[in-house]
Amino acid sequence: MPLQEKQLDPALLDAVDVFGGLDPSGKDEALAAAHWRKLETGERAFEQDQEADAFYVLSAGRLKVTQVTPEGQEIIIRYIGPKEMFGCVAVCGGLTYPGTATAVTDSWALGWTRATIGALAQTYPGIALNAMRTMGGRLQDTQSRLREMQTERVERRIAHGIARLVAQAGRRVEGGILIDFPVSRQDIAELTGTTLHTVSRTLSAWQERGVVELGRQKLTVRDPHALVVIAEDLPLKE
Amino acid sequence: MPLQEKQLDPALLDAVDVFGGLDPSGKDEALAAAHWRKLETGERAFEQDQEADAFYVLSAGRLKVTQVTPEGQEIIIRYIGPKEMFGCVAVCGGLTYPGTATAVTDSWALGWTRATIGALAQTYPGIALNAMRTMGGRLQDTQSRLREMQTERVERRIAHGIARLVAQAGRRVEGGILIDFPVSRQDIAELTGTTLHTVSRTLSAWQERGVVELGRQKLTVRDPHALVVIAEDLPLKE
DNA sequence: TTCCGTCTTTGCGGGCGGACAAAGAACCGG
DNA sequence: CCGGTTCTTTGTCCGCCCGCAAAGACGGAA
Repeated sequence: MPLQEKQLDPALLDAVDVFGGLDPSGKDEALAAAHWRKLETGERAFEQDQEADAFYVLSAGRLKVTQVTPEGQEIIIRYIGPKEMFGCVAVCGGLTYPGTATAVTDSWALGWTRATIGALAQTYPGIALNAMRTMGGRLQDTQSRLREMQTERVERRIAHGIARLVAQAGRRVEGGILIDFPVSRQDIAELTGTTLHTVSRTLSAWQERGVVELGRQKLTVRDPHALVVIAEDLPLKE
Repeated sequence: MPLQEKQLDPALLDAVDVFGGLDPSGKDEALAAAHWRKLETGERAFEQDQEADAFYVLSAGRLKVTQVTPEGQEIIIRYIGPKEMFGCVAVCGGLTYPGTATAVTDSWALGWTRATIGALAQTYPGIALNAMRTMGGRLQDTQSRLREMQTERVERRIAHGIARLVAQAGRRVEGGILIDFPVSRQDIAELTGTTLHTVSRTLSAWQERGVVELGRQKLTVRDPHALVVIAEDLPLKE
């Protein structure tokens, strides 16, 4: 729906800052061309193999981008937080979305159709430049995960995966850092390439050692240093 | 070295076509700004963590891009063939190369410094657009491999990896398709996330069944259909 | 040819982690 | 408060694949 029709917290519009060096009039132009989308928890912004007709910037909330294999197994490609782009494929030549974007908390996003964002990018080259930077960062990120998958054992992969969640969505609480959205054992399994059973066992062992504190769809890291030790080093003895 | 100083097969300069919609004068300008690099087999165009000061398009030959883990284990990120870009990170904001590019056959590449390619991209927006397309394709490609690593068994991963090599560098020969550059069992292992022992065993079994024919650093696919069946379907019987 | 280094094959044992199963715990709706 | 659903824990078993080891094959150099 057009932006004008909604009463919005102006702060949500700051998400457009993600485009980088836009002057105030450029921002206004970009916002005028945008549409607004609210996504209830569980709702999907778009689905895998659907025509890539829009590009988004998340204003608030949290999404997960997933892919399903032909056999029906699901994996999590990445989580998207506020001021992050998603549906980038719509601006870089892809015809269909390679994955599905699902809200894991109630979320709000700014959207542009493929044609609109294309026209904007013509006028403001900074947009394309910025999108390219983002894509470059994600490519490197994905390559790192690929390297982890190829070379590391399950426990280290889980540690890396959780460290990444902490960096992206960690919130300081008393006595630790809480992952700031609901995340199940199954989610962590799909993020690290294992099964929820193995994740559960591994995390239980960590809880035993005081590294984490567990809850239903909740995870608090009590000892971030220990997590790093598991992820990076794996010293077999003390 | 400047292009003028070398006697070159003009066909090699066609690699600049990879930039997409450049008019003839644009091509000339791009070529005038380029420098030329020959890479002997085993020579490196750049190394991991080195400052990303140049961007390249391969004219002829073949490179592999690898990463090493802190523990010293090596993995192959991708192979680069003629008319493919590499060192893209130099045009999209990265400070250092995320991997090492090594020639696996004698190769020739056109190179541009970061500043030069930046200036060119200013003048010819098609260059940035095209680079973005390439990055998008690679991101999806890497995500596919990640999905394979998370969900598939070793045999299927090897089949997928070899199918990818066939698509990228397969050459029709009598009775099959040959991978057109030297590739060892160790290489395939680093590409598919397993060990050279397991690769050797798997390929031997396939050879037994007539799917492939093996040689020293050489691989011919005799029955591409069977390879696809292994990669996609995995019917337990027959 | 012979030597030598690199690449490849093959055997064997053990362990990580996946598959299956079932019970327990937390949340939600009525 | 209660039943149903979803999420989580925990146990047991077993198979895939890695690690180790050693021999075999191939190609290049002298």
